[in-house]
Amino acid sequence: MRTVGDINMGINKKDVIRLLEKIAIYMELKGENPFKTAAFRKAAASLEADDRSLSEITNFTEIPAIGKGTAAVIEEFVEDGVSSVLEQLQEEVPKGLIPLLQIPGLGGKTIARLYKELNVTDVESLREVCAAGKLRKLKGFGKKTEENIKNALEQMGRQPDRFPIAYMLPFTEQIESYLKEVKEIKQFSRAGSLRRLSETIKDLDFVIATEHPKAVKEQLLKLDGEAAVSGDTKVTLHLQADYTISVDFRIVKPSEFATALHHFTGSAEHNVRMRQIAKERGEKISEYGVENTETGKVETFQTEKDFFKHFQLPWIPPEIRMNGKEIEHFSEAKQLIELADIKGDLHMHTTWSDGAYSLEEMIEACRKKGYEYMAITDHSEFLRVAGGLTPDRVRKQNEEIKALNEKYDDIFILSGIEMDILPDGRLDFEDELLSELDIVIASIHSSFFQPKSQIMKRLTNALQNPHVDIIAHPTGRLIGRRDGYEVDMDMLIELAKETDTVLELNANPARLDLAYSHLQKAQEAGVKIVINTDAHNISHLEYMDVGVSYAKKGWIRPGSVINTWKKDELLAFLKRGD
DNA sequence: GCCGTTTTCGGCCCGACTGTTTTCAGTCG
Repeated sequence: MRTVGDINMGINKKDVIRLLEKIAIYMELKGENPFKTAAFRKAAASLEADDRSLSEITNFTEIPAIGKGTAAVIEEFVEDGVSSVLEQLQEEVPKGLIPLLQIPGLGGKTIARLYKELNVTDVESLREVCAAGKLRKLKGFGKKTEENIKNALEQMGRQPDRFPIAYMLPFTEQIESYLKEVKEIKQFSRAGSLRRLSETIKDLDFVIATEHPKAVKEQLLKLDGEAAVSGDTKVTLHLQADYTISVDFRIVKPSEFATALHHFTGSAEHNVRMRQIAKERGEKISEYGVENTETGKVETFQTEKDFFKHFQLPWIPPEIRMNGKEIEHFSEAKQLIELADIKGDLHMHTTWSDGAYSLEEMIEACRKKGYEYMAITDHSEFLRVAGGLTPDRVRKQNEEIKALNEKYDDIFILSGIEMDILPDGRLDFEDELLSELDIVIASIHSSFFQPKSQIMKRLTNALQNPHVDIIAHPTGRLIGRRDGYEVDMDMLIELAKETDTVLELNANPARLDLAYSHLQKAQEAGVKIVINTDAHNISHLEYMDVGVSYAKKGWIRPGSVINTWKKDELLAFLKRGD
């Protein structure tokens, strides 16, 4: 039986985007004109940036970067489910060449030559050609190139392409503490996807300002690791950990620091857009400054803010420098949340369940951070592996917290719970117990592989309970490790709005859950957000920084986030259902 | 392949580094 669903099932927007990207990859491998290749990539990005669904778009050529040619490709694909352009390319280019693009130093042009001249069709045949020493005989190739490719082939498959940000942050901090000790360094900063706080990161980028580049370079080479690149302005190190971590240092003059930082922060699309804007004004942006193309005079800036100001733009936070559209859309009026806006942390654990520090130690740590309030939210009974609290224990902890509130007059401690949503949808505690607490977080820690309908039934039960204030880590994802359970995000957001339930941004860098696009949707729908560290350890309280930074990616404003509110406002809100 | 109120042809962001070359192509971010 054919249903409406079947008819629409065919091709969706994601499929089209993937098709265009695939065409670009094949063209690249064919050694096609790079601008033509880029045109397909641009078209894919532009389609993705368009808010409409495929069926809502009537004329593809209205979308920037999509012209007659690409529109015809899309239309054929949507109507027939196939693309003759892609099919043609696939006939000409062996599929096995695609993974070769992963090898550093190999681009489309080179791969095309390897195919034509040595009949390399996949990883295996490239390996053979290398082993036979045929590669070095090719014009423009040499022993070194062959060696590099051999090494890369050995690495392949062993090492992931990108690493979760949580994996990279400890390395970052180590490097930063080293850089702080190098006295010739005047100023340094994270750059690249690290500074933009991407969820996964390929390599670590730093920009360094100094008057003594040679001395700095020497110091950098003393860091553990092998130097892969070592030029006057750039040092690349390969740190050996579980994997090889690549770290780029860009060394510039202090006067060039602001423009270099902007340049190396990216994203690539953001930079392209900025340079186009400069060009329209008769200027040229490079990492060294802004050049007036007529006079040749190069202007540098004290800060990134001054750089943006030069183009009559507000300082755009690195976290939102993405597809270039932020340049048009961001204004200072849309002020995004800052760490200083945060007045408390509303999700943390103690030794009562699976935390590493006592109640009082966590309180002391939060006082040190200058918080106005905090919530203790240990696990509930169901989560036995985490030492979940029985109702009796909850009441006992509640009493203890009340007593501690007498002791401290500079911080208010909310008595709470992180209550499990059980696999069958029931909640772990009765309403009566919940009503005794200041704050109730509900979350899923079990049966991740249930169908979407059951997951949504569980979430719905939690959202509709008047005592539940927050849904923690709403999708359960762990970046780079698991996708999380199946959530109908539109439904979740709608329910959160209806029931005035808060959705959490879990600031643990391994989670960052909700994802920024969902945060953005939630905020647009008027749903309240909370940024919590879910600390199981005092040091985890520092994740607030990461959480706030990540929230910016969703263009989150302070007013949307309940833990920026004053204590009385917050308490009044939490009492709404009780 | 896309784009255009300086352009319908000739650009398309810009520069560093490597490995191979004796002046530069390809790759990378």
